Amino acid sequence: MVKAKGKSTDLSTEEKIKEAARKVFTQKGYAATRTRDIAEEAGINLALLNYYFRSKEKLFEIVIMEKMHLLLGKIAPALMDEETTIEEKVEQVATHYIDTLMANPDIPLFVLGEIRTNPAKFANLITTKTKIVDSAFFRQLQARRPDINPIHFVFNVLGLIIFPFIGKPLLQLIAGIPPGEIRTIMDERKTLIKTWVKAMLETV
Amino acid sequence: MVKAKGKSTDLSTEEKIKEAARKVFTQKGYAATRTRDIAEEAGINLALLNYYFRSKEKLFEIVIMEKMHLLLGKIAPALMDEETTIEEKVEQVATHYIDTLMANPDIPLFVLGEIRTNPAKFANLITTKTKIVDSAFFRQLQARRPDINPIHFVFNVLGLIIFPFIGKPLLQLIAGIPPGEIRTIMDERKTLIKTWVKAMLETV
DNA sequence: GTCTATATTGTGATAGAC
DNA sequence: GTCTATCACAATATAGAC
Repeated sequence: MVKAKGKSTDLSTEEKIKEAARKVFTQKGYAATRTRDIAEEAGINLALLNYYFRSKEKLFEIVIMEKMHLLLGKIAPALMDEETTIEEKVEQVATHYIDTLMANPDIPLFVLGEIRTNPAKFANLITTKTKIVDSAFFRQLQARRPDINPIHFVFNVLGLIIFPFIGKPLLQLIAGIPPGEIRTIMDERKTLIKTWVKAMLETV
Repeated sequence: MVKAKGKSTDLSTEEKIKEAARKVFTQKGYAATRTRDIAEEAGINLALLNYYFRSKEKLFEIVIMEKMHLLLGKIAPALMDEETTIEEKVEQVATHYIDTLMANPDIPLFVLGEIRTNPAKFANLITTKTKIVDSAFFRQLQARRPDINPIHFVFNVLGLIIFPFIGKPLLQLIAGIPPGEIRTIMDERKTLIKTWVKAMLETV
């Protein structure tokens, strides 16, 4: 059976609920979300949500795991690559994430917010993964700038990529940037970030 | 009457509740916070909270406004200053905010998260303020790099300063950085950020 | 001002008809 | 599988004694 994708209305009930849950959870967070909101957004009855997913908690776990993978899944492999240079890694990660985040702008605040609210829940999910500290990226940074802790550049690269999506609502509020302009800006950053990081690495 | 500051236990009941509210709200967000948690943290009875502040909502508004001012209050004046250079503004803002955020690391996720959950609530609070777009900082950026939208540099500077505090829990999870090292890193950034921004401005 | 007890509403989850 | 009606409990808020 072929599953429909996107906004078409002919989704299975289960998928309609999941899609609604993605929207409401990522926008409001776990605690502020009511199962009734999800049901309404999905255009179905509240009882069906429990019929398919048993509980709010179970449905949430499905959604947050999806989003965590979207936010983190591609980072590790890219940073582990021994063949690419620092600059290539940065450009690769930047373009990939900016595209992903333009399609899912709520993800960073959602994931980071839920980690803050309940860190213990996520502790075991990541400790098994390969540590960034052992990555090719880390060693390359250390070789290029032995005088600066590589963590700085990890923060810098991630900040340059992710922060605009986190700060966007605030900046729109205090700077009044039109949504159309935001889109252009995010696109421009895909190439600009690489240049900036290069400049930061070469500065004395 | 002199009001005690800090962790001393001889605070007025009202101040004890406010202090507890600051802690719990900023850590868990509005929706995930129960008034009982605040009462317990303050070491008082639940009824007293309503006696002093009438409702959870009212208490929350006091706390979020405080934190918003802490996060934003000093930015506008610094950016408006016609006398200082871009680099001076960056260093000034960076050192000020890194100090503030080291003392209140939960603020950015808290404030940005609450804005996301309920943007309408904050809309009127900021539109009256002077817009960043009209600031000296903005014009200086435009003059220095007419080829690049100044918004980019606003994102960059704020991201370099704020993102480490937002990404810290995640980075500790996936990179296992010890808390002590974090402190050193944040301190180093106070001077490094100025250098990096300068490099970004000068890159071709 | 501070407490205990309670009223009241909100919300996750289930029972049972169709 | 899907609905309506309802239960059970959690959480905010208040009443009233001290």
